[in-house]
Amino acid sequence: MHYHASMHTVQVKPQEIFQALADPTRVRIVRLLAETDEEACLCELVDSLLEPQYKLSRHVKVLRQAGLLSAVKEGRWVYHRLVEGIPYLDRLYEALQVLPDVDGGFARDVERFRQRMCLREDGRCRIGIQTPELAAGGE
Amino acid sequence: MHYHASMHTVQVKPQEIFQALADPTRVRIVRLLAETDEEACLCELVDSLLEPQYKLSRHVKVLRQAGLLSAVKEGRWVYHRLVEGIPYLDRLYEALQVLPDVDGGFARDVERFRQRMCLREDGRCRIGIQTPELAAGGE
DNA sequence: TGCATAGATGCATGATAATGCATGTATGCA
DNA sequence: TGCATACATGCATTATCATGCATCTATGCA
Repeated sequence: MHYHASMHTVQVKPQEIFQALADPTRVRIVRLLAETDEEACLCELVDSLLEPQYKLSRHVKVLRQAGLLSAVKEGRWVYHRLVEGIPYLDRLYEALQVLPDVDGGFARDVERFRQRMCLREDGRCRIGIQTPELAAGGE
Repeated sequence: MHYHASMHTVQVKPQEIFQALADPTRVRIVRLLAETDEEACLCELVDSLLEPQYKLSRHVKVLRQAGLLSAVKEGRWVYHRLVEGIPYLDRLYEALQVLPDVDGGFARDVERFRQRMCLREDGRCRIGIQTPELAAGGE
């Protein structure tokens, strides 16, 4: 498994970008990172989106393969951030940023994310999933 | 069946926009209309994209339901165009316009479309599908 | 009034993809 | 060196969706 952002220079079919955004959970991930312009490890995403660890792990992988996310491993943690500087991707992020939040669900994602980021030490995540029933193996 | 663009004011979940673009054929349709800033009837799309009539009819319907296209019936013809003026949609079109054309397939779509538009009379389509094997019922 | 034509759609089928469960891998720490 | 933990993934199941065929509707014209 590669985690180097530089390996994303491989040609990705533009079509795959839209297929990657076809899933609601994946849109939530990208939207969250586009809104906050932050990088996040998986456990932070789990506590923010309130989805099981294995589920987000898979979705993050799809986004990575579609060229939307880059991942950097740092000890036991893997930090994910948006790939920026590619014209059509940057336009996509802009579109996501002006997307209406019909039911306020996205606002809640962002709020939980900000709370979760407060638990960092020296700007790094030092804890795991804080919502036990979402960790691997269930409760 | 409604064909009035004004009926698209119904709330469309943002998620549906990306689901609508998850299909390659639908991306070709939207991209073509974004590139040329034209409206097109179904038979013009058939001759441009070289896909069966029933297939494009269905895909156009999905795009309409997702709020990306509006349709106006004019006699036997139905003209489709992009819904514009909605911030996140306009950003999406911009993203589509800077999308790389990896295999030149999109350039061929555009070329066929331009050729086909030359067959209009007084700016209106007066002929049907010019590629017989793509019409309903096959050949 | 009947025919030709632009476009829409019901149905069956095959392909793709999301999910849950369980388990595997890798890293840090005692 | 062994254990706890952050993350990844194989497998089976289910759900979603695209396609092709045939047919249906609606409109204009002779």
